[in-house]
Amino acid sequence: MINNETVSIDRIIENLIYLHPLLSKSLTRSIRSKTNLNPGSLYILGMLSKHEILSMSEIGCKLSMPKPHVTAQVDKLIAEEMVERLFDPTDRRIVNIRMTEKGKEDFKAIKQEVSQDMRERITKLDEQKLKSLFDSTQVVRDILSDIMTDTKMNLCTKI
Amino acid sequence: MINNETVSIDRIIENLIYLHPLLSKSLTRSIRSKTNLNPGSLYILGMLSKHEILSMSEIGCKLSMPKPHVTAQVDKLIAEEMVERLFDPTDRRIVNIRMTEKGKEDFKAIKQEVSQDMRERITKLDEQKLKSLFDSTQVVRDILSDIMTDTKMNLCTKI
DNA sequence: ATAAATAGTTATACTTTTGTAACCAATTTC
DNA sequence: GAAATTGGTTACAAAAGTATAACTATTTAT
Repeated sequence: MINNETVSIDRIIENLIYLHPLLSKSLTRSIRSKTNLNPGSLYILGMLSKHEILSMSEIGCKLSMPKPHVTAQVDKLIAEEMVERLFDPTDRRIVNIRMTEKGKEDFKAIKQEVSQDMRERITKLDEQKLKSLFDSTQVVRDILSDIMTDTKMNLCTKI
Repeated sequence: MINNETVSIDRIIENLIYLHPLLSKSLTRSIRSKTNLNPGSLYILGMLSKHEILSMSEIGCKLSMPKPHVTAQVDKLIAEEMVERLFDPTDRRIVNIRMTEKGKEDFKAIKQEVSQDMRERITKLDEQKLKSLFDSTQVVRDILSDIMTDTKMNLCTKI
């Protein structure tokens, strides 16, 4: 029971640790070669395309980015007109960030570009494996997205 | 049919892109704070714990690391006595790398340390989600590990 | 036997990310 | 209303990763 669960957790972590460089390999690398954006700013776009509007602090928290780095990355995205600052009327310290229409379009194209190599590899999978990968990535994403996000307040304030 | 598959692939890629910073967040960060090794050298240990013995080139290929970077990381690991160089008798240019016993022990402990935070979060999952995450990470790992390994360009022949 | 290719190292310049500290402006607390 | 806190920016140093070229030594090919 407990032993059994512990083994499962170890294996899950083992798998995730192994997975990480595989994703870095395929994604981070082509981000660099195919776009003029940093990986970091693309992660921000990824978060924004899920959460619509996030404050600077929330971005830093969700992505574990130091605040100064968030500022720098967002500045870049604003220079590219991909996101915009929205000043919060209820608390004028807060700077909310939202993607522009241009940003959404560009991001879509960039994702296409960046994942070109991976797409080709995935395309070669047979139907059963494709389905399997589809379901599994969805599960991993959902569960991890859920448990790794510190929306439970306090944990996100420190950074 | 084709349309349907394309949608699936898009979604898979969407999921993987979203997943990547989540893993970075939980893993890379605590690697830095809890060990005196670079993330890069831990990825090498991860590969070595799966493949037993790899040449310098194979390491670089599997992790998409530039060869000079591999040299630097392996030097660090050797300084920590976690891996050792094995000179290939059949081709004296090749330098094979293998974990030492100390390396295996240390790596195990480091993984435990590094995944502490994630472990606590996963532990809170109910049994069904735990099982689901277990299965899914395994599938994603296996399939990605399979298709992301380069056999096309230069080397990376061993799997 | 010479030329070409391969495996790995060294050196160097560069980009990206991380980490601190100081700072301003706005808000909250008391 | 003074003091403390918070959200964000600026500035700067350091770590980590990337990219290239040049080099040694070994091996392979012609």
